[in-house]
Amino acid sequence: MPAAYTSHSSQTPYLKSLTQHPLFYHMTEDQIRQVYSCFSFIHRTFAKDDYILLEGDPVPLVGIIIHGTVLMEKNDIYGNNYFFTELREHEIFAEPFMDSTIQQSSVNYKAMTSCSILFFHYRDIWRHCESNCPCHSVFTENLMNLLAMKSRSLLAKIEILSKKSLRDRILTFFNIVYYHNHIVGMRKNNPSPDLEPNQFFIPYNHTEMAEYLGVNRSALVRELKRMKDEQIIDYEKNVYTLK
Amino acid sequence: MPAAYTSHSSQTPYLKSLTQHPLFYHMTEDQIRQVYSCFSFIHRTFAKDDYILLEGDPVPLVGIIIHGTVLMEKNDIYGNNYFFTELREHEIFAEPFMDSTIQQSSVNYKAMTSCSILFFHYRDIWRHCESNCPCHSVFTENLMNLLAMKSRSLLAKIEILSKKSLRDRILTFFNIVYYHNHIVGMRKNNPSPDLEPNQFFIPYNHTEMAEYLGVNRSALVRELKRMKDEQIIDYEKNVYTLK
DNA sequence: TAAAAATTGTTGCCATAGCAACAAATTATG
DNA sequence: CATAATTTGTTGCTATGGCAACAATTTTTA
Repeated sequence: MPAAYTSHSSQTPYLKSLTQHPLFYHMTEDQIRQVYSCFSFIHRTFAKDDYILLEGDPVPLVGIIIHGTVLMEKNDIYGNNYFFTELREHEIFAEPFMDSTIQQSSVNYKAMTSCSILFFHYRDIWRHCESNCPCHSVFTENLMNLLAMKSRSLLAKIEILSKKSLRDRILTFFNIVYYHNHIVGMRKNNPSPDLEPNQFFIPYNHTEMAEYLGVNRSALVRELKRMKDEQIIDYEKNVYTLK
Repeated sequence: MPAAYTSHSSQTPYLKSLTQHPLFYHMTEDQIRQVYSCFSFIHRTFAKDDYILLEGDPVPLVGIIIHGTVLMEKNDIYGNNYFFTELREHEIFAEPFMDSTIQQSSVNYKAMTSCSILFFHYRDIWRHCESNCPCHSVFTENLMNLLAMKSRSLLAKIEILSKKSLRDRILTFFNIVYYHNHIVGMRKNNPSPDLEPNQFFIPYNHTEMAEYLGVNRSALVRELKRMKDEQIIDYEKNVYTLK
């Protein structure tokens, strides 16, 4: 880990915004401060296109995205760059390597936008803190929830990529986003604003969407248009309508 | 959860085989017995083709495969059955739903072979056991390692499915299996027997492999033959050779 | 050990979707 | 606001790989 990864354990930067982060649900600012001291959190910011972690790097740390978007990619043997997936605000990353028997990352993590990342040593999860703080277990529970969330998002991606036809991929993707927007949004008392019940918002442009779906961009546009012509869907900007 | 899911907390069936399971690494039989009492483990067996968990079922439990193979699948809106992935011995499953805010499974889990599964309530992870047993944290650490492992295997699948050409999928798959057989195998002091360094064993037949790679079986066979003709690979039964 | 079942090998057909190339439109930037 | 940069829309070409159908082989089972 580069020397630049200096610890900020005594400070609590971005404390306000952290209270909103799922890793710190059910915790007061005081408790977050306390957990900060148990875990020697490392807070770092990255500029767009910085590499956060490279393939082959040892990974003693888990990262949590406080702000920004991280790209997960891999270079194959021929030097081609393979896009894996994007990681967005609140997501955990580098968690596949959170295993004592695995020593290094098999992928690159790269800042797609400027990013603010919170790291901590996963070893600390198992270290009983001296203060035996009660919030430790709340924190660990939140962490597990983040892992479960991550597992679901990987699963969603697999579901999409398993579809053979482009149209099926698109529809599967739409259903997942639709579900996420409505069901999860409702549950959190946070319905998407200004949208009809059959509409949903997609935070990607066509180029990004093609990349996420693992298909050719122009083929995607062609198929979307076809589906619009067939009156299966409609869309304008980032708002899509299922009919 | 069906009434048939009765608890065996006082018994410890399959205790011997459990000591070999990654969930119980670094634990003596006595300690495993103790953890059994903290976690109210539920041990069940399933016949081939039994459904273990259905889409929409509430999921208060996490499953660990002690023996057998579990299929993860999903029915889409048109009633088609979509193969997701296989889960093999030692793997954890239903972990995407190990989240207090998510109440139900989005997939089916089905026994591909006869299976022996260990369930426990993930809520118990956070419950401090009365005996405050020291092995609780060892267990939780093992559990996290299992989750990390699962995350890696989902990632591997995504890497494969992200490849556009059939040949790339095959080669990516081979590289992953190769790495797993050799590097991981070596690390565990368990090199595959009777194999040259450039050989590896694939635990799938062509039909299963096609399913795993998400491609058409005959197209897979055709491409494998092509690669054999081009002397890129060779194979006989389940042993493949990279040249 | 014979019959049934499953898997493998093979091939022709052809739809899908990748790719390239470019114009139009939109968005960013000095 | 003008120019550059990015994203979108569009289209022709064509390789890839899905699908179906069937024979050959292997494995299972009775």
